[in-house]
Amino acid sequence: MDKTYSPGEIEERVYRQWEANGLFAPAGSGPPYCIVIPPPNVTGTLHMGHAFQDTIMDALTRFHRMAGDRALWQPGTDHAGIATQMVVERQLNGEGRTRHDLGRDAFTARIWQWKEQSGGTIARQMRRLGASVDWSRDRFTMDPGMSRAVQEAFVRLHEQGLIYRGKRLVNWDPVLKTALSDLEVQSEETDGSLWHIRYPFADGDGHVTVATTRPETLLGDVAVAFHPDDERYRGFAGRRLTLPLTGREIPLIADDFVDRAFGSGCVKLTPAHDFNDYEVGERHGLPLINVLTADATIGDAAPARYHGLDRVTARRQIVTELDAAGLLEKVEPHRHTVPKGDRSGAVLEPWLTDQWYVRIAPLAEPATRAVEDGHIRFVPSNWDKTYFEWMRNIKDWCISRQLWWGHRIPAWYGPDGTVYVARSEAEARERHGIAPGVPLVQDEDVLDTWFSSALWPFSTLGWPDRTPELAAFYPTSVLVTGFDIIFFWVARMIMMGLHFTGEVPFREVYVHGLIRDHEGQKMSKSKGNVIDPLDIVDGIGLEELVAKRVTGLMQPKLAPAIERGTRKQYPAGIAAHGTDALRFTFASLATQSRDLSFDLGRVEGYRNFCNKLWNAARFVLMMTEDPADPGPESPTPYDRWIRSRLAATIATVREGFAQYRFDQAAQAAYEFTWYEFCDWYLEFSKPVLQTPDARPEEKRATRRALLETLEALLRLLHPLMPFITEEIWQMVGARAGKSGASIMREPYPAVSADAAAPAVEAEVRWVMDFILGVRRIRGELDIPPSVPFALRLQNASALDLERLARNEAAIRRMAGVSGAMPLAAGEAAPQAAAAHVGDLGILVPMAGLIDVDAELARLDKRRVKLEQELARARTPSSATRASCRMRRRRWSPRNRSACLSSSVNWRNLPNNRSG
RNA sequence: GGGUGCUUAGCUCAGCUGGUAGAGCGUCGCCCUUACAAGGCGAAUGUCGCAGGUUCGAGCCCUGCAGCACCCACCA
Repeated sequence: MDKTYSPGEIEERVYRQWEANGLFAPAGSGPPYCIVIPPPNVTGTLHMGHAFQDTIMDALTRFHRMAGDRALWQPGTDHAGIATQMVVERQLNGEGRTRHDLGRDAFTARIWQWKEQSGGTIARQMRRLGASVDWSRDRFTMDPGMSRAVQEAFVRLHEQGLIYRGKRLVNWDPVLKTALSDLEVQSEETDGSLWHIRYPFADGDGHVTVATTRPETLLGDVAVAFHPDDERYRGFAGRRLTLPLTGREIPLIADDFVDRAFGSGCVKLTPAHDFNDYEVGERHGLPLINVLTADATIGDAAPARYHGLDRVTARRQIVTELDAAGLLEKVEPHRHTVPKGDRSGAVLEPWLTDQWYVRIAPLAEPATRAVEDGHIRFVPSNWDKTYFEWMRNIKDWCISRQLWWGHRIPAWYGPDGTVYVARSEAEARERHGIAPGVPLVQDEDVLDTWFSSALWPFSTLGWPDRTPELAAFYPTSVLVTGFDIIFFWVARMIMMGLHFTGEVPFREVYVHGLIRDHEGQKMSKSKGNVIDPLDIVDGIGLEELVAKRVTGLMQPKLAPAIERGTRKQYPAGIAAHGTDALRFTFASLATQSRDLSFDLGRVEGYRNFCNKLWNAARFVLMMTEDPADPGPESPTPYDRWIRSRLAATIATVREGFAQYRFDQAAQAAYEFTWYEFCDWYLEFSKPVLQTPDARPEEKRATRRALLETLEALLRLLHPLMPFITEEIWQMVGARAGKSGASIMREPYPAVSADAAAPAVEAEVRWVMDFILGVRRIRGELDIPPSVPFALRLQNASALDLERLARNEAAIRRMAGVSGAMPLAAGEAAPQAAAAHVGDLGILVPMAGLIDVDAELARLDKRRVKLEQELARARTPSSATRASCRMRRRRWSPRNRSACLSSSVNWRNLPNNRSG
């Protein structure tokens, strides 16, 4: 084995071997276990959140595969309608063209081409991360099979009356020129104004004043409303107003939705451009006057002089005109929320259009019940509250989008405008008896991306066909996802899954937190704090990192700040840490918290952990033989101890996996590996294996324990650190008596009933405390490890002496002790430093070991120095920042005594310490 | 307005059904002791947001307060 662990070479080679040997496909006859991947955008790249999520899914899959389950991790990618279309449109814009220059067919062809070109990136990244997905089952949401599922679902829902077409207000994105669902609307707090406008009575004197944030919609006003109980306006009911600037007459009506306390207590009603007004309008039978066009300019329904003006210009002009006419009472600053498109960032318009909707209530009801009844369990459980909250208030889902990239809606229109929904034009004709000569035109719109995503758990397994995979793996075992898409995706999968299969799509939903940067900030391109997970794995130079962060920025002016920040934070770029270290970091980050701060320092720590494991393996290989010496074996207490500790660790790690507490699993495995196996057991093994006088049967037993513990540890760690464990296992497995070809298919470690050995643990604990006590004295007295010394023992019980005798070799070697003699009865304790294990006093006599006078002088010197520091601390102006920090810690009133007195238990030293 | 979280060591976070506060990174000594300096040995560090309460005992349970974060929502 190489002296240093170098992940890069190992990882790529090992993955190739796994894949070549077909180890990712479900195998065996165990119970099925299945995770479907949340499909990333096919043309995108994986970010830290994906890498984190993939680590968890892979760990679960590997864990269950090793536990004997027939494990399938189903991979795939999403066509990501709007996002992908926008990317390609931007490319076209760069060439000075628009999608309309190409036309629909050429444009979608171009997106397909882009998909082919960039679609491999994610697969490459996933391979580098060690994802054990079954690549043979890879799916894309626009594959023929997936498209068929989408069509089938649409047609069936339509037949069942659960999909309908309707003309109503939708959230309209005037930049993308498409409808959006409620979920795609981002409310943003904005500083705006509240304009108070006078609406004169049509029949003579007087006016009412309305307050609005959107004066330009005045052109579409059809009424003004006040609260029926409002004394100020009660007498005005039924009177008519003259709508300013247009001369149109509109009624003054009463409706209790009006908030009397807001503004003047009067509201202008624009049913065609406001959701609220729309509802009031329906109640009162008011007309709809649509004054906006698709790109949010003023249209034909308004007076001609406003035609073609965009929203902002129109607003300015109207306010000016109102003011000139003396109708503008006042303008107040007003903070309010403005709806924006989550992709385009454009201010959305409620706009009247024909769209397709899913009638959601009948679907939501069983979906809510499935969680209430525990058929689906959220982990952590409190997410079900969020789910219920949303499900209770859910509204019909607008699924049509005026885009070109996506699943075309399977509906055809006859010449008279009649709609025929069918799986194909041929089916539409056949079912409705439409003659071949009659032209049918397919609906131009495509479906919301999330429509196909909602079918993902069963469409990937072959639905609507009854495939063996669907039978075996559906319902899937667990969905691993972030809380940000509970509504977008989780809830919709539950609704569709239950509706189309009669079963839940997954039994558990593990909701993980979101990866943020080391300061807890959301990672985003514009903040310049994104890290490509593979840059942590393989490393990246500073210049390349800077270039990566500043190119393709939406706001190029941020580049200098991002560059500065990057250079400051990573002056030497990012070192290569390897996949296993990154994965282990993700696992240890997987707490129940919803924000997970990612700190590169932690990856470093876990890379060191990999190195530690690597070197422990080297040691084990150096200390053991292949084939093993076949003689009789007699286990030492340490052999039995490490087996007992391993058993306890296995239990904790398994528990961690079962509870989705990967942080606990990782920590338990880490602590066992480093603090028990390496720090103690390997050291205990040395006196047994490296001294000629140890018994051969003990050597054999220790070699076996060394190999078996390491081998089991590798299996224990494998789901979290697949590469290094496989690499080492290939060298250790056979020697430990394993014949399998890969650790991937070895059984996950189980707790053997006879491993726990409390009595042995107690004795080894005693030995460890003894050694620790001596080491502490050594450290306090600054006695170098190379200088051995003899101990005297105080209050030694018979058990202490037995234990000492049994463990003498270990104590001699690990504490650097040359001997330990109990004090005789009545013998006075010598001048010594002492430590305690229970009642036993461990004395390190000073005589001959240290020059007492010299030691006192040394301590005195230290005291003087500390006192000087203390004095200086009282005049902080002269202090540097660093020493200030040091002093604060050292010399806070709490710590002062601790700093002055040693933690060593001083005995029999002259009282007069200052000498 | 409604909802959900969070506040523990310098930093990032664990702490399960209440029982003497933990990890990683960082800090301070001493060591290149043949598995590992990406290391070893040792050390320091917390009025567990604030105020009450329940309890023999509270970081954990209850009440109130403060600060922070996120989600949802049609007050023009």
